[in-house]
Amino acid sequence: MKLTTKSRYAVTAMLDIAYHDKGNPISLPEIADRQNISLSYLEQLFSRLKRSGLVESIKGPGGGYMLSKDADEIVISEVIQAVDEDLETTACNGKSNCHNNHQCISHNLWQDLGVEIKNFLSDITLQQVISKNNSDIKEIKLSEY
Amino acid sequence: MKLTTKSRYAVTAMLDIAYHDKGNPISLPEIADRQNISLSYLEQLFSRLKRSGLVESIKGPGGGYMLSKDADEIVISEVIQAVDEDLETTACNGKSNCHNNHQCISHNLWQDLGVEIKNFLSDITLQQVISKNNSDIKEIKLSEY
DNA sequence: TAATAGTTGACAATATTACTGGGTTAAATC
DNA sequence: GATTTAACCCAGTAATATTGTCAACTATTA
Repeated sequence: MKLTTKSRYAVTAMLDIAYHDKGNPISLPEIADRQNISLSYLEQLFSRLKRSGLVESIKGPGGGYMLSKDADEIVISEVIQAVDEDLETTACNGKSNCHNNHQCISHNLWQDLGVEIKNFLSDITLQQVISKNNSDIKEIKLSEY
Repeated sequence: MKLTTKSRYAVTAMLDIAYHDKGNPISLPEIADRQNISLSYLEQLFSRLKRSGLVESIKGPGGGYMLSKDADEIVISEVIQAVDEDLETTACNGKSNCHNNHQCISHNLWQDLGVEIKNFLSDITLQQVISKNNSDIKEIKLSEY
């Protein structure tokens, strides 16, 4: 799992929708204005979010995007994966250029770290972030990497 | 804390040195060969690692780089910060363009997530990764973000 | 001392990714 | 039907990551 500004923008935008959700769609210009993200960039991100089935769109005036699931059914990690298709596979997994195993030591770290981060982000829903109801976020132990 | 391939390369290279450390310096061409990282890129990364005091260099034949501290005194996070000076400050902290507080909801998530990841990486030393002696990596709870 | 192996630094070139802008189409309202 | 609003699509620019090249400079060794 790669953490970049792109992922942050996507999550921010999704949170914005969830936060302002009153049953009607939220337009990208609104989000762009509120979150200081360029409209064009948002369009690209939402193209992917839609392709991944996370949002639905309605055209025309009054249109915009809506979450396709409840905010408490969408976890942060799936938003990130939708816009950042790169699975961050470490270079050596089964590849021929990894001739000796000590190379894989660091790969393991990154791979397992990625798993931990993903686990972390897979346990947090949009709704939890918004309601700041963190008490029900289960503890994740990072020790067994 | 931003996680990118650049950080991974730096950590990988540092691990390579720690792993092959027999008291004598390790040359960058060696690392480049073993880890499939371009020599030029390694040179750039090590320029920063040296500036941060994480490695020392010896010129001439038989020269190369050595860790300036023991492998069990260098944590992953400081390696990453050395090459990735970007502190990933969320856009809103004290800025004027964050006019309403619901914007900060997502910012908080990212900020606190970054803290958690950094904590995680600050508790893992190069030596621990190499010896895979994970039992002494203390548990980190991610719940209180 | 000459040759060699290595670091160091500067700079350019390319590749990839982040981001922006300009059009087209669809739906709603007037 | 004209206008407006918004999604949608495609090309372009900017920024960053990565590789490449060249020229010092330094220590070693033969």
